[in-house]
Amino acid sequence: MKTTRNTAAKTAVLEVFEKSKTALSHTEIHKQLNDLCDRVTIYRILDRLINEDIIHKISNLDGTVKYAKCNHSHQRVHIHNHAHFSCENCHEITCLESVKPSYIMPHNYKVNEINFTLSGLCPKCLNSNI
Amino acid sequence: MKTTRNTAAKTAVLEVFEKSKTALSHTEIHKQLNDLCDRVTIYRILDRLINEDIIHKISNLDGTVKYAKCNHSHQRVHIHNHAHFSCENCHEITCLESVKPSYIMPHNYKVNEINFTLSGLCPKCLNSNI
DNA sequence: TATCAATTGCAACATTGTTGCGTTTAATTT
DNA sequence: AAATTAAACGCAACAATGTTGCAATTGATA
Repeated sequence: MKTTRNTAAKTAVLEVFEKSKTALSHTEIHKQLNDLCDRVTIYRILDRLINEDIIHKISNLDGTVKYAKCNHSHQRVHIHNHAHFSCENCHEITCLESVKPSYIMPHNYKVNEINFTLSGLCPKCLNSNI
Repeated sequence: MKTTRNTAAKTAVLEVFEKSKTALSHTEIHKQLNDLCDRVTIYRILDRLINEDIIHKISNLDGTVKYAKCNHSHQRVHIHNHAHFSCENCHEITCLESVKPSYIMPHNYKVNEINFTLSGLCPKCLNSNI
């Protein structure tokens, strides 16, 4: 079995996630780390963190990809079936842990995973009367 | 006002969509057209078709982007808030026009658009006992 | 402290999408 | 039917994002 190590770069990436309330793109993480490590290293760290179920990947409507810390607090088994909100004004992505869509599927489909992304205006931008 | 023209390339792209029951990527379209036109031209045709509300763009969980013909049959006003199904085995994307999720949002969010993608096994692959 | 596989940096490459610009062409007018 | 003209095109170049191979480095363990 492969063991995983705590390196300076991995710790730094995790700290960036801790400090951020919203999901982050690879580029945003790279900028915040300020050349502490190579671009490629960040991709590999993100891959590892996903495998370790510490972060999850979010693909947005506009094709951009972001990553966010997982919230394990309320579940024994970790499921990523929560919703994400993408603000059209400030482009921040937030996890809506409490929003779970209900839906009825046609027969003969086996659903393993769902992705539910809503876009519009977040509370911050809505209050600014944009 | 900008007028739009019916060119050979645009007609060919539309025929590819007509023939396909599933959503298509730029690359898949390019291959089917067999060098009838340039790669860039296809991007520009897709942009136009989206503006004309003839096709819509689908961003998948894995970060890939596909396009599919819009189904206007049941609606006066065209809304893209239907679900998409992404098969983990054959990687086909199909529109689930009848699936509309219901959900409850926290206050102070203004939702303009939703994207609901389910992944798992499609009927074809489910029956093949994968 | 020595060991060794996990991790890293670097270079190179692949894919996807965009932009500028000169040329071609569809649709309209003459 | 020919002239007009803006839309559409091809080509080249570029940008962003992500991947791979390999030699060098380093964290965890003995």
